[in-house]
Amino acid sequence: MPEDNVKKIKMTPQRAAILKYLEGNTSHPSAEAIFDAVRKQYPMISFTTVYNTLQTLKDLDRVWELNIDDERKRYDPNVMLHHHLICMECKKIVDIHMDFQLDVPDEKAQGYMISGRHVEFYGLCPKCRNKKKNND
Amino acid sequence: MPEDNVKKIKMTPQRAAILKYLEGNTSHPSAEAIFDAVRKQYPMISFTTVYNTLQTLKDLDRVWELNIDDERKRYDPNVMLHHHLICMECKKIVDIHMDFQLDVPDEKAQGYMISGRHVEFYGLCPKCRNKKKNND
DNA sequence: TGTTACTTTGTAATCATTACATATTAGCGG
DNA sequence: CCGCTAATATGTAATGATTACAAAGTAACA
Ligand SMILES: [Mn+2]
Ligand SMILES: [Mn+2]
Ligand SMILES: [Zn+2]
Ligand SMILES: [Zn+2]
Repeated sequence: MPEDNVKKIKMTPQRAAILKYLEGNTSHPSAEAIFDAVRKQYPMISFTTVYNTLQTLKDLDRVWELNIDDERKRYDPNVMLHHHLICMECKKIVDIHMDFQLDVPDEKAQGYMISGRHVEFYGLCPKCRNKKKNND
Repeated sequence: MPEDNVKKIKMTPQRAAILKYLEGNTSHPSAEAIFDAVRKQYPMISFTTVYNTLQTLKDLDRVWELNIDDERKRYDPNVMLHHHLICMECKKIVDIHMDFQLDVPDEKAQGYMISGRHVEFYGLCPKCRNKKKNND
């Protein structure tokens, strides 16, 4: 029997709606963005439920909480190792799927046990580049 | 005449105290940590002044605002390109001075103009590793 | 179908950060 | 040195994201 290593959570319409919205979503939404999107299908959902569910999913390693945006936390349903590129202007985040060699030799690790790595790139997205250009 | 490319700011005792505290500091302090430290020498300083000064220094590229800690912003007077390792338990941040090859080919950049890069490593610092061990 | 532990909800609290109005002062020009 | 003024510091209030909490509701199991 193929073992199902996805831990079970009690399924509710709210959670289903959040999971459906997140499934395959590469927009790195904030809690607010998730709330706004899910509310369209499920108008009675509360903000707290979004936060609660995100916490639960985080604990189960089903979402990744990103601190790359200085204004708010962003959530990524893709928990496979990958990297990000953020627009410094509009805060749009896109994925960078590349394998960088990021090994830190012991003498540079200062006694830390390293278990995760993440590369952040900063720049301007195409839209914001154009806006800048037109303002010259 | 060797040009002094450090832009002038009006020097105040408050700013001098903050700058002195930051000079060569590799602890990646939060605004609160800066406030607490500076207050020892300069008890009448206000929290707002710390924030104001950090904003000014940021604008002049004399400090780097780090979003690596999910609880609070952290500040780094070393604005040269380098990377960081954060303890997931106590949030202690140390520098990683290494040259990684982090070039993103155009077809992966999705039209973004990339101007910055930063590698974050996550792990456990020596102290927190020991604490974990003793709790087993 | 009944039970109950887990969820949801609304509201209040918290915490970091920013806004603002007022008082102070660094640094320039005379 | 002195006086002026734009820049800065301060205290307090506001904001905005996130978390805490208590009460009501319900998914999932027996
Ligand atoms: Mn991603
Ligand atoms: Mn550093
Ligand atoms: Zn943009
Ligand atoms: Zn630690």
